[in-house]
Amino acid sequence: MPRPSDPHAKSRLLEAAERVFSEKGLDRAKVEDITTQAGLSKGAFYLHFDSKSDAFKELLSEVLAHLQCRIGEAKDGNLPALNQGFEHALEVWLARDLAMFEFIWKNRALMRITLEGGRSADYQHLIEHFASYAQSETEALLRQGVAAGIYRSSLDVEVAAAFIAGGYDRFARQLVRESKKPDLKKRLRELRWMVITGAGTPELISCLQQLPAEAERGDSMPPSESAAGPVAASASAVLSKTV
Amino acid sequence: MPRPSDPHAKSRLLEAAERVFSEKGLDRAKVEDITTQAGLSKGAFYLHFDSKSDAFKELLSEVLAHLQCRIGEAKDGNLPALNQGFEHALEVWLARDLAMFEFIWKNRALMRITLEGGRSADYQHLIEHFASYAQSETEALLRQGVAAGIYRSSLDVEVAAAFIAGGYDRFARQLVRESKKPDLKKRLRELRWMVITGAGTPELISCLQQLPAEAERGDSMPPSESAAGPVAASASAVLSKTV
DNA sequence: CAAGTCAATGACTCGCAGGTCACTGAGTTC
DNA sequence: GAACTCAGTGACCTGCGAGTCATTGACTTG
Repeated sequence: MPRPSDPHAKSRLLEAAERVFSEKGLDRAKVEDITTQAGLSKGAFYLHFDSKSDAFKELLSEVLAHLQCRIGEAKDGNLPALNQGFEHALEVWLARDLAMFEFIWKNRALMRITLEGGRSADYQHLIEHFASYAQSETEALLRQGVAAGIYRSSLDVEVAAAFIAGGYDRFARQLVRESKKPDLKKRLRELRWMVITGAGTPELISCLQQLPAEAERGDSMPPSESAAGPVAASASAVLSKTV
Repeated sequence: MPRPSDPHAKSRLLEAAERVFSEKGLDRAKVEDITTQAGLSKGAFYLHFDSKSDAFKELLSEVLAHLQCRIGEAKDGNLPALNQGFEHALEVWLARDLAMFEFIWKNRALMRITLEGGRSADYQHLIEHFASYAQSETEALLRQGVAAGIYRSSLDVEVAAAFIAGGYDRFARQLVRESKKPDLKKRLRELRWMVITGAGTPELISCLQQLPAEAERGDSMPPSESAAGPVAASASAVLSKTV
């Protein structure tokens, strides 16, 4: 005897909420804007959410949980990847970055609100918490690299982590404001190259500079670099022994 | 015959506004909170400001103008400083960073709202605009350094600038949330060292590693670094000729 | 088809906070 | 000390928008 509810009602509301929140922020978004865009009434909204900020929380926590997961995976998957050779680890690194930033691009409206702390007072801590999580995971990654002899032992790991996390953070903040999709792979390869040249040992860097620039695969060199001969595997040889 | 106004009224209101805005953000701050804290009435507030957001704008634009000024100076003063030798330029660099971050620390409450875009929808563009300004100025600085032979010519200046601006940005965002003042000079020296090792030519780096770690002056080396002999002036010699 | 359920509606309530303005009285001038 | 000015006051007005709830009617079940 029950009347079945529209199974799409809640998701339509969430989609509309995403649009409205990303335009106006939590405080200035009106529940009626959301319901109008979703083609539903105010009452329907309160059938699915306790309050305006409840819907907001649902949106944010979804995204942040996903990202946090990815970053954790990156660290935990790093050592195993290193054991299969440095070249392999490089590719895994790029693939993970790519997956993460593809996700950010796909959810850029939401990510933008997230990065801007919901443009509201109550949610800044979420993004700050996430940022410091990212930074500490980066730190762990760097320590692994130092231990493996990939990064200079003179590196101030803490500062470098803040720096690198900051670089990725800046990229993300730019990305969510972009209107057409940039070449993520290219940008991320450049970022990775910055990290390597900034933190890598001289031997690592000179080895990598010998690698052929197979731009279309996932290699470390920025395409602008003029590559010398194909000394290829030497880099991973140099490094895999140190692990 | 006129009754003279309390000359401190407006500044008391601005101070109170700073406190209230930094706690609640623009949208959630109440005018009455501000006036209560300032020990004045609501009416007095509207004697000095057209609206709540008017007061907010006055606070933000003050800070941003100041910062923008400093960054501009940094770029414009760089070439002259380089002409007096690299060592000198290094000190000027640190001094400027220090002045900037001292300012940020002193105005951390306000800076925090600023960095968080006022926790309101209308002012995000201000901070984004500022960030991209900082990035482009960094890019210009890097180009000067590359031209002077200090930074590697293979450097992707645009990406590096985003990275470095991101690093400073991250530091600023952490600083404004700190409750007791960290050793700014130390942190900034570390940041500078990151930039140098990340972007500098190998010759530059090895030269600098020879410099004695006169930690108390303004030198480039992170204190942890164990310094070799006092080859001091060689670095600036190497570089001053290239300028 | 009658009875019953419950998703959905939207007019309504209500508290809140931005902004106003008639009034007060401190200080000034002559 | 009378007249005057204007910074400052705070009760009040007002619009807005979050959240409610009596009502509707689509759909199920027997």
